[in-house]
Amino acid sequence: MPELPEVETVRIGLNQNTLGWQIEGGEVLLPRAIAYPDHPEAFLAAMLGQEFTEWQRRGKYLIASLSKGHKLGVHLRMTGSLLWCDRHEPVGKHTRVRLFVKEKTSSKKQKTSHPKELRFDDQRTFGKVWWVPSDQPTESVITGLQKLGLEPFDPEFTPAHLSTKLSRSGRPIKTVLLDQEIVAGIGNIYADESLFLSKIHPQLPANSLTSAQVEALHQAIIRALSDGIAKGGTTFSSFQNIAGIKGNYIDTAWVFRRTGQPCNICGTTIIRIKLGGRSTHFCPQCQSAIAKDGKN
DNA sequence: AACCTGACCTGATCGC
DNA sequence: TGCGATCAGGTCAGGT
Repeated sequence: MPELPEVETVRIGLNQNTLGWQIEGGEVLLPRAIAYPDHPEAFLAAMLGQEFTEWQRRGKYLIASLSKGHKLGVHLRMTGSLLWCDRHEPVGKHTRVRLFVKEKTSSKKQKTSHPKELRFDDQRTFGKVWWVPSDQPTESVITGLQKLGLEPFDPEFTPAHLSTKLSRSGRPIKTVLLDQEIVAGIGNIYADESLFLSKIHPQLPANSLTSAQVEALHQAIIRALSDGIAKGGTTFSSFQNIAGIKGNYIDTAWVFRRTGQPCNICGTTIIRIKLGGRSTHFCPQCQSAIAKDGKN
């Protein structure tokens, strides 16, 4: 799930469901899923009585504002998911952390809602959860935030900015796009998709792109990520449901995981290579290795 | 600084 | 069918 569009989809779902709910307990089934504090008991004790105020996203990180300036951070890594479910839903094999919540009845309304739960499932156990005390800077606890590049939807993320970043590296452009210090939030799906949309060969050295190519890539990144968000990412579409329902970006992917299938533009067979240890999918015809100048 | 590799994990699928 | 190899949407530490 977890590239920017998926995390953004999750964030929207969390904001639609969890605000005004208060944590009244929890359970940590996998202690190392809690990145801070060291002991799960300390984590649960800190969470007790906290209410969700707002969920924000930075790159692929989710950050919830809680009561009194405290925060909760979550990174889904490869296989993590956050589920808003009924508390009596049986835990799965991959359930790692559970936060029991009750609706805070601000007025005199009756409590009709069933007890709910914010559940962190994660098959491969790479995902992390942080408690961020109000007296500590968020990035000193969630250290991965420190070196994140600009958000792709930040007005400061311009072709000129991207060009500066790319000029400092001779690595393949695909590999550089996965570097969170360049642009925050791009992962393997949207790196491949952005390169297809901008007709750039994934192996081109980042610092060899022409200004026209950088401009095309800048636009393609924004478009690919926007399209992903519009489709609800690739795994989630809703938090109303108990289980994560599949988003459908993958059905409209241009190249990602389409090895052996015809390019939707030219019909050439999509190929897969390995770059920086990651699968890379592209159209050898549309994404020619020769840097051509001009408009896209 | 830039870049590379391996490590962290579980489970599904590939290839002979 | 069996079984080792590979693959999976991501970082992070440690080395050159």
